[in-house]
Amino acid sequence: MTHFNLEADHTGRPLRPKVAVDTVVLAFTEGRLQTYLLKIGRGPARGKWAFPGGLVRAGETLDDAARRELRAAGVGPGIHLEQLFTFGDPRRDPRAHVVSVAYLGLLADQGEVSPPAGKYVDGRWFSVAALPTLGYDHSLMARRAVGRLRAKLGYTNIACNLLPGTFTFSELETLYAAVLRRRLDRRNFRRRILAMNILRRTAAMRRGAHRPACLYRFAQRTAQIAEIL
Amino acid sequence: MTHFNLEADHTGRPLRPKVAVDTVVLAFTEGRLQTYLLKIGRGPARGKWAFPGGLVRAGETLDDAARRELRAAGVGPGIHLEQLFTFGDPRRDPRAHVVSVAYLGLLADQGEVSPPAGKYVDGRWFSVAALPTLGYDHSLMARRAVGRLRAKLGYTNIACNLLPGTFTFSELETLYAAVLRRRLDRRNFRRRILAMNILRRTAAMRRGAHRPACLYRFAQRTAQIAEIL
DNA sequence: GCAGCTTTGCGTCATTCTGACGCATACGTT
DNA sequence: AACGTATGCGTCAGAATGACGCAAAGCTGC
Repeated sequence: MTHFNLEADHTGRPLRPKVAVDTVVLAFTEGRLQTYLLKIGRGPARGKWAFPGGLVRAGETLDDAARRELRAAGVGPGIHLEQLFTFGDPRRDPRAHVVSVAYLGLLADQGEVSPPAGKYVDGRWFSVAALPTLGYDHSLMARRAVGRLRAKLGYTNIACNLLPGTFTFSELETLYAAVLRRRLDRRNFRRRILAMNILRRTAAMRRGAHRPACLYRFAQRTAQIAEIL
Repeated sequence: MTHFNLEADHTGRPLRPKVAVDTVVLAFTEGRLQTYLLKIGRGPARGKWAFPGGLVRAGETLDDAARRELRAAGVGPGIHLEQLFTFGDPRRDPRAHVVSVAYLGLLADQGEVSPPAGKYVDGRWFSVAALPTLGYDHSLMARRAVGRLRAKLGYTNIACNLLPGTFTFSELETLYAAVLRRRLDRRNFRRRILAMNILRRTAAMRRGAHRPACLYRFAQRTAQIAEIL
């Protein structure tokens, strides 16, 4: 077993593990799945990028802690949060044993993010296809977040958290294709999604360079499992 | 917001949340899904039943902590563990703010469990269909554990962790029917499972009161996703 | 030994789902 | 007015699914 530093209390006894939360914030813009990262200003991972997060306070819910840290990082309150996985390797942070509860955060509107306050040097969006070097074990978190999103696209209405109130079928298809990393047949995709019965057609149309497209909205914005089981 | 007690350090400042693990141990015996519970001997939940678990130590992995607590509860090392969900409501334990990482534990052989040591008064198997009153938020854990198992039966080889090395199709079907809580057509079930290609037929047969049945084993005992996606 | 019962394991058939693709429509553009 | 492109509907063959028939193989009772 490798040696690693652990904080100790005043009697020299190692401290119990601490609890933190970290949120993988995802949004869909410019046809790509993107994630919001903060540049770490201090500590051993200084200069690397990391997801917004921090220690959980006494008496605080995990969800509340995640939202508090997101607010501090400039991420708006409209984000959809869902627990992802808990990372507990004592060596994941060389300074101390920190157990981190990772969250998946989905943002419908990238505009909800403002420059970060206090402890962060810089905040930027990156395409998940080309992430910079991440601090701690955050690349594991990123992988798991995208995997979870990919899996849930197939049988839930989770995509509603990445799209504005109304959208065209093309936009929805672009989102699915980007996350699933494969081309989709326009006609079959439409049929499959309609069969899930999670969309409602609105009267409005989107006008652009070509034939206008019907605008749709999700029947429910709350979590919903499509059809069977 | 309700008031609740929190431990404090010698300066009166509330302590950071502690980290614990709890494992929902499931096994399939006598045609029913059963879970192993321990009677709580002390504290506010005294007399109620709870899943084996306890605080994570400094420098210890979450998985290691879960296995250590299981060993203390008399559960054998052959158990399959997988992380389930992390419960962080500060009021889930009235004594202190304890964040608990819940695990799903699957046992192929109920015989691997021996009477618990030390801090536990009693240990017993219960049918998940008729659980006693559980302490803390452990009924939430139980529900989530069964839900996870149910979902993963459909697209993974997770059932291998609840069955002995070889088994008949009837035994497998009984397991599926019990967990999914619905009757299955014998012939269609066989076809569907065979299509998943997660089983291998052995030369041996099981002889009983009627026509002998072919014995099967899982192609892999490690986690495996069946076919597509 | 043999009829009868139960479990096992294979096969059929109609329906539904899926993947691949044709094509008319409705815009803006030239 | 002709053209190009995105949109939205439909078709068709093959795969997957649900319902169910039935013979084979053993044990049990007579």
